[in-house]
Parts: sequence; C-alpha cells; structure tokens
Amino acid sequence: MNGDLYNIGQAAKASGISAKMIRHYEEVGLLPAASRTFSNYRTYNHQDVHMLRFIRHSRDLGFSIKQIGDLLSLWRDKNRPSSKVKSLAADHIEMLNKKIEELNTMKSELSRLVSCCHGDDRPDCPILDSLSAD
Amino acid sequence: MNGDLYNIGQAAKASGISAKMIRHYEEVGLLPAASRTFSNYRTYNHQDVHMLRFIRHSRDLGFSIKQIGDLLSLWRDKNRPSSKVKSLAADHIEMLNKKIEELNTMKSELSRLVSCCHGDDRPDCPILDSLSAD
DNA sequence: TTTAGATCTTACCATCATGGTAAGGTCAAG
DNA sequence: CTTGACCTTACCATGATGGTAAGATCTAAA
Repeated sequence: MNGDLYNIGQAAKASGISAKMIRHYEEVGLLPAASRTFSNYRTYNHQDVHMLRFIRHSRDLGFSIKQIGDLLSLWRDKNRPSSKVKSLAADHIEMLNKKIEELNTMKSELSRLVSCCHGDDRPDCPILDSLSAD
Repeated sequence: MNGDLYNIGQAAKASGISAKMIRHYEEVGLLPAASRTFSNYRTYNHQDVHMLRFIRHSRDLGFSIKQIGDLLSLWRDKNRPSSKVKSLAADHIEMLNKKIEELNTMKSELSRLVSCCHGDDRPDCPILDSLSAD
C-alpha cells in the first residue's frame, strides 16, 4: 500500500470517524470532495486525516457541524485573530451551560418526586400525582 | 361551543402541546385515535386534555415518548405498584446524569482551553492547537 | 488463476421530537 | 355569501448517526 494514502476505511480507523460519517461530512460540504482512485475509491493523505482528527476532537467537545466548519476556516487561516476562535468557543460554552441547566432542572424536579415516592406495592405515587396535576 | 369538547387547537392551547404534536402522538400510538366530528375534525374532552397535560409534564421532565407510554399505562392502572413508577423515573434520572456528565466534561475541557486563549488579534490559539493535536 | 471474503461505491430508510408548508375542506362572524 | 381562521392530510426538513441492499473492486489464499 502507498505509505501516504488511505482509503476511507483506513482514514476512518486513523481518525476515529466512521466511513459513513466521512462520506456524510463530504456530502454536506464540511470536507472537500476527496480525490479518487481510478476505480472511484476515495483516497486521503496525512493532511486529510489530520483534518479528520480535528473534526473528531471538535465533535468530542460538542461543536456542531456548522461550528466545525467555522473552526476549520479559522484553522486554515494562518492570520486569524485568536479572538474569533475564543468567541466561537465561548458561545459554545454558553450553549452547553444552557443545556446543562435544562437537564439539571429536570433532574432536580424528578429527584424530588422520586424521593417522595414510597416505591412499594401500593399504587399511591407522588410522581404520577405530579405529572397529572393541573 | 360545547362546554365539554375541544377541537385540536383548543386542546393544544389547554394542554400546551402543539396541534402538530398532538397529531403526531396519535400517529405513533402514544394517544388513542381521537374521536371525530361529522366533518372529520378531531374532538377532545376534559379527560383527553388531562392526558395531554400529563404528557406535557412528562416531556418537560425529559421523558421520551416511549417512556411516557409506559407512564401512561401505569397512570391508567389503578393497581400499579408505585415501585414501577419509581424505577422508571430512577432510570430516567440515570440517563439525565449521564448526559449531564457528558456535557460537563465538554464544558470543563473547553473552558480550560478558552481560559488559555489570549483572544486578541494574534493568530496563536491554544484552542486550535488542541483540536489539531494528534 | 480463480475464488472467497473484505471493502468500496451509491442510494435509500430509520432514528427522535419538532417545525414548516401546501392544497383543500369547514366553520363562524359580518 | 364572503372572508378569515381553523381543520384535514401529505409531504419535507432539522442534526448526527446508523443501517441495509445491490453492485463494483480489491486482496489473499488455494
């Protein structure tokens, strides 16, 4: 095998992104169209795999595909002001905080109800009572 | 208007669930098929709206449609053991905790990166550095 | 060299909860 | 009777991912 080239399966293994998703990212324009072998197989080089890993790390931090597109642009722009990256990341932290708060609200309320419920064989249940309250 | 009957828009307002979603819940079997007027409009009575509110409260606590189906069964079963409700709710709390933890992990890591980034006009950026690290 | 099995290609469908739109029927008030 | 608000169904879209099927291609072993 050409030491420099990966097919999609190898790129997937090397990057931690499934082949399925690599194709998807290409389709939605997050990735440029991969070059192809004569027999129409996609090929990737080290740089491509590097970019895939960038995407993977970004996904792991919860960035959306749209946001990752912006991050990639900034990454490629060697003259970006770091302030742009920082504010993009800060926005995302805001969104994470909002979601965390929502989930915490749910959790608190539900925990309260659960702690009120006997959880035995009798039918009385403050959880159902609360859900059916007006 | 018949003091006892709601059309779908009125049921939506009274329950806080959109007409769209009421139809959807019916389609996926969470709700029994609504009765219809002669002209094929869905009609709902007080009990139906009560059930819709139950669903609404359950959604507000983050239960899935599948879980709400189970909750509704327990609600209707006047002989349910409250333990069943409690364990269903406890399972959901577990899932909420898992999600919260995931988001918190993202948030911590990203916050760390953000705090390391100058956020000025220079291109050096620990956030991008970390995302592109091997 | 042939062949079997792994892997590639595209093109679909599904998830989950929700929103939107379009085309057409119905109802209520003026 | 008209107008506007509402209803009906039947689609499509979101966002990120997984699945499957049918067919082409590659690779390693027999």
